[in-house]
Amino acid sequence: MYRVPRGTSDILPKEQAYWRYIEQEVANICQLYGYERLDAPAFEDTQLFSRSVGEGTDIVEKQMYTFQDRGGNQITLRPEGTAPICRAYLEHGLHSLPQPVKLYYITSIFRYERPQSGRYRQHYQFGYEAIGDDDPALDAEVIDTAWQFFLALGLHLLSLQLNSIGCKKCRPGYLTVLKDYYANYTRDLCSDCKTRLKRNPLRLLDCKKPLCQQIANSAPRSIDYLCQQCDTHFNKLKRYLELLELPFIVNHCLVRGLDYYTRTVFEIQPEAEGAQSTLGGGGRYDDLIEELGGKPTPAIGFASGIERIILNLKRQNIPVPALPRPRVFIANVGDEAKDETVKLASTLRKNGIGVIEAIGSKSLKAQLRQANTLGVHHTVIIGDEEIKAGTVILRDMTTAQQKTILINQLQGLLK
RNA sequence: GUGAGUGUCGCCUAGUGGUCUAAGGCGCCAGGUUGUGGCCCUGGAGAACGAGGGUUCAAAUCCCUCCACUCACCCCA
Repeated sequence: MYRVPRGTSDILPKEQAYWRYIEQEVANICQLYGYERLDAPAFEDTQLFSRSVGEGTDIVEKQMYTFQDRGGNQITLRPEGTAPICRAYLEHGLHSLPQPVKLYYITSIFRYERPQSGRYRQHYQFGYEAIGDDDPALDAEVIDTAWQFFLALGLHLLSLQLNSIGCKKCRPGYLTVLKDYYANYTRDLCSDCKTRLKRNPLRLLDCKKPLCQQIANSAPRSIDYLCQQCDTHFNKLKRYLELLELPFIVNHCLVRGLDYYTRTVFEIQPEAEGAQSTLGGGGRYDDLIEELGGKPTPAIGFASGIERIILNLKRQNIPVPALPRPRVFIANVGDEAKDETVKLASTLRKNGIGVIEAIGSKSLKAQLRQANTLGVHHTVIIGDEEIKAGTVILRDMTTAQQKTILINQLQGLLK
């Protein structure tokens, strides 16, 4: 038997209410903050990602679905959402619009990794990007957007972690200090951290091992090594966040996994501890557009995993609205009644009334059983007697009351 | 890539060497009304017990290999 490929899943009808709910809240929050949707293709030139995400990152090094198409092009299934948006911004000259340009997406993401709870090879992300200004008020607004989005979904007990990792001017200096500090502890570090020290020192800060955490906690903090502009930017951002009454926590161990981040980075996590708990995160990427061939263009964005949102909605027992379904079932007995059913169902639907008609040749009992399982409000019953009289039986499924009515009265009674 | 756990009808589960060509619940189908649901009763369909090999007179039950799934690490949403 065929199965879904590892790390992918079918989203069955009973799950769809969650997806519709989230899509609706996404559209709503984006409208409130002035973001417009941009759908990029599922695959891009491999280089778009390897250049932007960073050659040394896990994503580029071992998680991308890359292949050569029949024309010999190197293609990669999108492993993240920001680079395609930036590509589109450049390709379509969106810099000629008033800045910042605000775009959002909700789309599938592909990463080859070992699946586990809240992590898949194909998953869905909602994200948005505000491109074209480095005003810290924009950072604050972007963070506020994310926060209000989760509140609107009904999630509670969230924490907002914030940090600034500086820019290309001040970060190298900080990294030197950080490495010098860690040089004294190489013996105490876990094996992962020993490799991090060489390859990606920033990541040393968020190791979960208790001993490494102790070391990280007293490590030099990036915010103490910011250049003048970055420092001012961060201070203004904090003030705006206070004005917005967002309960942010400055976490100097917060770093993000993609190379393009500069200055502001933030994450929103459920307070309950858990693996892969991060609901969403983002930050500034002031150099990315330029690296992709555009003019220097500061930008900031955020992305969130839909599956993780659903996981948390379920953990927090947050009800989502049920999807609308037909509320009328038509049952019939006999060939003439069957003909009438086919016509009647069509007529009702043309008038906007959702209908499920009895299909197959089941007993009336079986038809009603089906109507019951479907949870319809009314069942219309048609038999020989009703055909002769030009009537139908209208049965209220909650009260079990039924009455015979003229067929042309039906539509009025169902509305 | 590493580590741990699990693998019996669509779903959940019983069974830990012979009474298992596998039991129960949910769901599904049908009957109990000759044109009528939900409760109840009865019946039915549906699994050679992840795959292969081995031990044994005898294996769903023990051993080995593989596969899949789950969880965790790495990393990330």
